Amino acid sequence: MIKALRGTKDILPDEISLWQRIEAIGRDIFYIYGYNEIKTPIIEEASLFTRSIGGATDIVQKEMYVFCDRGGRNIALRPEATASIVRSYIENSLSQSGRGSKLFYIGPMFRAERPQQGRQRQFYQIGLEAIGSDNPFIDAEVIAVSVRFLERLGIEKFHVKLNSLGCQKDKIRVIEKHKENLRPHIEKLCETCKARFDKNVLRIFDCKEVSCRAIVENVRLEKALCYECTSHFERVKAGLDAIGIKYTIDHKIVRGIDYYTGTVFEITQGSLGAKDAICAGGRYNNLVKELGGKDTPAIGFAFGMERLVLALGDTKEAEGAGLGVDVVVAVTGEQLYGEAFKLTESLRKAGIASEIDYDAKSLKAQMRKAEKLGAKFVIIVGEEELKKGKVILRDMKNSNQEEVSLSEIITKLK
RNA sequence: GUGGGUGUAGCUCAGUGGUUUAGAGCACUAGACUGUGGCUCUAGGGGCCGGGGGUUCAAAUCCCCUCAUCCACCCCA
Repeated sequence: MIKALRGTKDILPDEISLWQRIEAIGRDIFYIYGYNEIKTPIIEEASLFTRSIGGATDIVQKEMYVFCDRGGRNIALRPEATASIVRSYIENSLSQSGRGSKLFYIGPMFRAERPQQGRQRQFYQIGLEAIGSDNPFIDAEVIAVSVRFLERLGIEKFHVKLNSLGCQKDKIRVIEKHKENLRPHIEKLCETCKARFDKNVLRIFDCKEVSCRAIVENVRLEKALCYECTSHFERVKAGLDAIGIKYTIDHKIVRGIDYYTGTVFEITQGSLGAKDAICAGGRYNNLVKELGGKDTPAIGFAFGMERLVLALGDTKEAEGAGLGVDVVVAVTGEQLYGEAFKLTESLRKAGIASEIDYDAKSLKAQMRKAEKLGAKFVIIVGEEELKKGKVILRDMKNSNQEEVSLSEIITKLK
């Protein structure tokens, strides 16, 4: 038997309404904040991601799906959306379109990680990008959208963590400084931290090993960022304070993607175990330029859909799976299906969601089916009533039923 | 990629070497109710016991491999 590939899964009809609700609320709130939807291809030239995310990162080195297509091109399944959107922004000159610089997306991403709950190989992200401004209020706005989104979804107990990595110069200087400070202690670090020393020093500060933590305590930097970055960050915080968004400063928030600069943030949600980040984002002021565009600042975030679904299933019971039908048409005999079929079609043409079970044997079975489908009404097509040009209309809520003539049935239902 | 747990009916699980046809609850189908749902009772269908190999007279049960999944790492949304 052929099964779904490792780390991929079907989203079945029972669950899909929850997904649709999340997407609908997302679209709604993003439009309110002035963002427009964009869909970019799932496949891109692989170098787009090695250049943006960073060739040394795990995402590119270990997790990206790369293959050669028939034309010998080096293709990657997108591991995230930001690079694609920036590529599209440059390629389509969206900076010139007037409204093209605030964009959101919903779609599948691919990373060949080891799967666990809330982490698939094909997973879905919903996120947005605000390209073109370095104003701290945009940072605050972007964070506000993500918070309002969660509020509208009814997800509670989430937590916004905020940090600033500083501009490119700061970033490089901070990293060099840390390396310098840590180099004498490198032998005492744990194995993963030794690897982190070259790959991502900042993460050493997040290590859970006691020995590493002890070393790290003494080498923390004060006033690591330049004046501009410090004051930008202060104004982001002031912006958030002004609109009542709660957050905590967390210097351990270090993104694993190279393009981030300045403001970075993460939203965690308690009930998700170790994978508790449902949203992450930040500034990437150098990316547009690095990908061949004009020097353009930008900021964005992405939510993990699966994690939203998990968080939502936790707070609320996944309310009313499926939509249910308005009407089930039932017959009392095989020979009446012709009439019933016609009636069902006219109901559907009138916009009334209707179902008819062509294979059911007994009326009882058809009633049970109607119950299961959550039908509000059942129309029983019976021989005797039909002779009078009538059918039985049964209200499933209060069990009342009456004879209604065929010509009136639609207006009666509306 | 590393370490550990788990895989038995659609779902949740019991069964840890030996009654002939592997069980329960829920779900499903039907009957009681011959033209009427929900409740109750009764019956029925549905299992390559994740897959492959091995040990044994005998394997769901023991061993090896493999696949999937979950947890913790790594990393990340």
